[in-house]
Amino acid sequence: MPAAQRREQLVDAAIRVMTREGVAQATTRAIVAEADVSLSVFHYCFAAKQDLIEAVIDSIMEHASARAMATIAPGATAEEAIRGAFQAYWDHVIAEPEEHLLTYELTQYALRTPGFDAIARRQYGRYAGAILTFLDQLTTSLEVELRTPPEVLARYVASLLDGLTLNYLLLGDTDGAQAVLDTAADHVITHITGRLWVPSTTRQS
Amino acid sequence: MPAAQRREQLVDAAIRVMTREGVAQATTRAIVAEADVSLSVFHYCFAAKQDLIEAVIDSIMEHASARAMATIAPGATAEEAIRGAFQAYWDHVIAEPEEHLLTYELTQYALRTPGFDAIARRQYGRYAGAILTFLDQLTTSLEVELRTPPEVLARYVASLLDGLTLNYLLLGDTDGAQAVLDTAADHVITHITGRLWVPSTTRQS
DNA sequence: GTCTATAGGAAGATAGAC
DNA sequence: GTCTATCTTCCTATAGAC
Repeated sequence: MPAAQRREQLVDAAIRVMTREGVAQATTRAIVAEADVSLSVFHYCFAAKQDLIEAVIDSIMEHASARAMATIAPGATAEEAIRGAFQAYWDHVIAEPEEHLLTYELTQYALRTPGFDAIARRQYGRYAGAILTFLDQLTTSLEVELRTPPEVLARYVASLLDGLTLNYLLLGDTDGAQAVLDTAADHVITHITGRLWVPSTTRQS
Repeated sequence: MPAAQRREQLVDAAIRVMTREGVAQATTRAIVAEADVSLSVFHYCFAAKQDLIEAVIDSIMEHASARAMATIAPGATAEEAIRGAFQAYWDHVIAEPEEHLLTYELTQYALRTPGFDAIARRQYGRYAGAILTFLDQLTTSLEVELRTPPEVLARYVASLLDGLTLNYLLLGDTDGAQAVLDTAADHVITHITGRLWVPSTTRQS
């Protein structure tokens, strides 16, 4: 089997182990056992374990970035577009909670590993960047304007979704989390020119 | 030296090592070196390393909970109270970023360690609980009402602050983060009866 | 490319003198 | 209570036959 294919096989196995048992438990032995190959195959494909970790982080982060961009769900109105994008992201959190938990773990692993911290920082920049792109597309295609600098709003959305995801991973409570998500969507919609919004119970036109 | 004092000394040393180099690097040897005691003292005070980790988590989480409760800063108006509490929390993030980073690390360590995950979940419940207490005190003492269920609003605030903190720890940019914080405070104020708010640039009365 | 065998080291934990 | 010395286990990584 060619080395490239082996590498992919080992990266996938590593992701499975990390998802199931955490980054700290993903030893070379656990990974090769998961991939059902011998220990020496590992070091034939990767000079050091850190090279595999790097490949895993690249894979996971690339995956996450692609998904973030893919949630750009156009809607007839700005409100529909925003709620659709929020829900698209959230559906994935509900469907694959372990994957999101692993992302947090890898972020911190990278932060604590010399030479890897830039990867984690760049990734968080990308999240905000993807949301910024979404907002830009929204404002131009629907010819609306924002009352708030798009960079601030993008960072607000990125932070809230990140925090709510972690909160949900710890506390569960799907309905409660969904209520928070809807509230946040309300807030973002507030920032679009031409709308005037009052929370929930006493909504005015 | 009595064992209780030794324990405290070792817990403090462990926190210093964890803050500086991360949880994974906080080996028993690194901790005793930091505390300047011999390795056997460690096992005289703690039956196993996990006992120390538990003491560390208790110490950090207790500290965090106390701080969360302490940020209940009363103000003449609901708006002042909310902005004051937000800023009190944020000032601590700016002052002690490493301590917050460590809290995230310990949360994930606990989640991945059998028997410890309940500690992490309870802690996140406490954060939301502290904010809920703050909102309750606000509504009763100032005789205002919320347009949104307080549990939802509390969880919203907890998630946003948590996400923004992590975002800031990764990306820095004090001014940008402060702008997001202010925007979030605006949102929370929106949920108080009697106020009608339109974002930033075109504020109306 | 893949295997078995092992080097070399660091981790948590213990033994027993003082 | 504290020390030095050591045990056991598990890790990453390498050597060398096939």
